[in-house]
Order: sequence, then C-alpha cells, then structure tokens
Amino acid sequence: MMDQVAIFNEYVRRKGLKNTSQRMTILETFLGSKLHFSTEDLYFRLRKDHPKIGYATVHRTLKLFAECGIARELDFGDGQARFEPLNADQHHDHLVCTNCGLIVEFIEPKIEELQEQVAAQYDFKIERHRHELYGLCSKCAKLNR
Amino acid sequence: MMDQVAIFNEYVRRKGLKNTSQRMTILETFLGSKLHFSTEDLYFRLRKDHPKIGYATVHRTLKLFAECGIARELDFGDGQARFEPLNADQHHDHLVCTNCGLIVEFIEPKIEELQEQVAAQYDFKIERHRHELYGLCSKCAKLNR
DNA sequence: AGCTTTCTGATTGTCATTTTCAATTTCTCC
DNA sequence: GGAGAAATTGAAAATGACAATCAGAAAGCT
Repeated sequence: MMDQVAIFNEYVRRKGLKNTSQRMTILETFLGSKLHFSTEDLYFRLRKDHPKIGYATVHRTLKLFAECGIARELDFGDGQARFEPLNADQHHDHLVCTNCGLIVEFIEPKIEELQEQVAAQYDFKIERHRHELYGLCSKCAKLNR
Repeated sequence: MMDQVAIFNEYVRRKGLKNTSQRMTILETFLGSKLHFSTEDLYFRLRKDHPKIGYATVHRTLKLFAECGIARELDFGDGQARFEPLNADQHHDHLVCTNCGLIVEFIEPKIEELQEQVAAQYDFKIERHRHELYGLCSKCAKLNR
C-alpha cells in the first residue's frame, strides 16, 4: 500500500503536478476500501468525512491514478466506469454476477498464454485486453431457480 | 441468411409485435453488409435509400435483433455500441486495432474451455462473456515504429 | 513572502442513448 | 374488405455519464 502512495508521489513530482490534500484523501480512501469503485461510489463514500470534495475532483483524480499505473479502469458494460487498485500482483480478470453485481477476480495464466498465441497468429501487438465472464453467482443461481 | 429472417419473424410473432417495412429494410441492410455496425453507421447507410427511417427506429430495431438472438451487441470501449449479425457459426471474439480501428475475429476453443473451468471453479453459471484483445495490427505496428 | 502554475468545485457542455407522444401502420376479427 | 385495438414510427426532448470551463484557492519554487 505504501508502494502505491510512493508511485503516485513520484508521478506527481515527475509531471510537475501538485500534491494536494484532496488527492491524498482520495488516494487513501481508494486504497483502503473495497475494490471496483465507480466514480459515484467513491464520491459518496468520501462525502461522509470529506463533504467538500467535489465529484469532478474525484473523477479527475481516479483518471490520474489510472494514468500513473496504480489503478486500472474497468468497464462492465453497465454504463459506469469502475476503478480498482493495481499492485504488483499477477494480472487478473473478472467474473461478474448479472443479478447481484458480485465481482470475483480470477487468474488463469493459460488463457493469457493462448491470447498471446492468438495475437501472434494475426500479427497483432497486444497492448491490453478485456476478459469478463458474466453470469449468475452460486447464490443467485439458487434464488433464481 | 434466410435463417435469421425466419428467426426474427418467429420472434415478432411470438411476442405479439408487428412486422413493419422499416424493420424488414433494416434487417436486410444489417445482414447484407459489413460486420460490426454502430447504430450511427447503419443509420447513415440506410439513409441513402431510405431517408425516412429515423435514428430511433434503427436503434430500437438493433436492440430487438440482439434480443431475439440474431445479433450480438459489442462494446469496444469507444463509447459507441456496435452490433454484428450472429449465425450458427462457432463463437468468436475480437482483436481490435487501437490505431486504425480494424476488427478481426478470432476463434480459440481452448480459451472457451478454460473459461468454463474457471466459472465452474467459482460456481458461476456463465451467460455470456467478453473477450477483446486491443493493440496494433501489423500495418499500424509498422507505421508507428 | 511573492509569484507562477496548478488545482478545485460548481456549473455547463457534450454525446450516445433512451424516452415521449401524437400520428401512422399493422393485424385481428368480424 | 374494413373497423378497432395495439404496436410502431420519427421528431424532439430527456437522460445520464463523462469532460470541459473558469474564477477563486492552494501549492511549491525561489
């Protein structure tokens, strides 16, 4: 967690940006909470203790996190961008429950490998990818029977 | 191609919807053209020969195609929904060139299989998935060197 | 501390998509 | 074949997430 703060500070310094109390507050809340925030989620969570921080600032700051590599921007097709803290862990993708919204992360190196082979086959140089599995989690599968 | 028209007609009948000339026109154009339409793409293409068909109708009709299973809605993260005709072919996913917008379809049954295993492992019942590889196609990789 | 640059937050703008609604068309049932 | 109920159309307006604007505030170099 200290790593991410350090990376952010370094990025800010290198780019000639400024280190404001709002940015620090947002960063702490972002790192110290559940994953997969939408801008709105984080805005309302921050509101409790920091009612003066505006929506636009939260939005801009999350973009900044993505820019400097400490966050990943996700899009689960519900019309709202989400962000998750990124650390040095292995790359993961997501399972999304279409009923309750539960998000589970999964790691499957064999898929990553096959992706590379596909890209090579079509002579593409992959920069990033999206891989999401949508369906019902075990709880919702039982309820919806 | 006849299959998709039949499926659509069947769906319309079963749902108590009505079969209008606009819908037929849109369906023909949709099936008879390049893949991966945005609503706007299709709207402008239709405009040439059918200037009276409105944007909202194109949009609603594409949604209807997706609903009845003859089209798949795609989202390549550029803020515009796209649609492609679906037939009984094997499921495919997409490579997207981030420079020129080229879209290539790929099929990799081993990935599909691994997905199933992942879902089983987390006790998810998959309904659909998204898998897109973003990067540079061979042409753009050469130019951007 | 002074001064330049960036940042903030309220507001407004943008853009794809969705909704609205009156007029039109379809389709069922005589 | 045509009346009537119900769905559809198309123009326009509404929606909603995101991005841009801008004047006042804050940061940080010297």
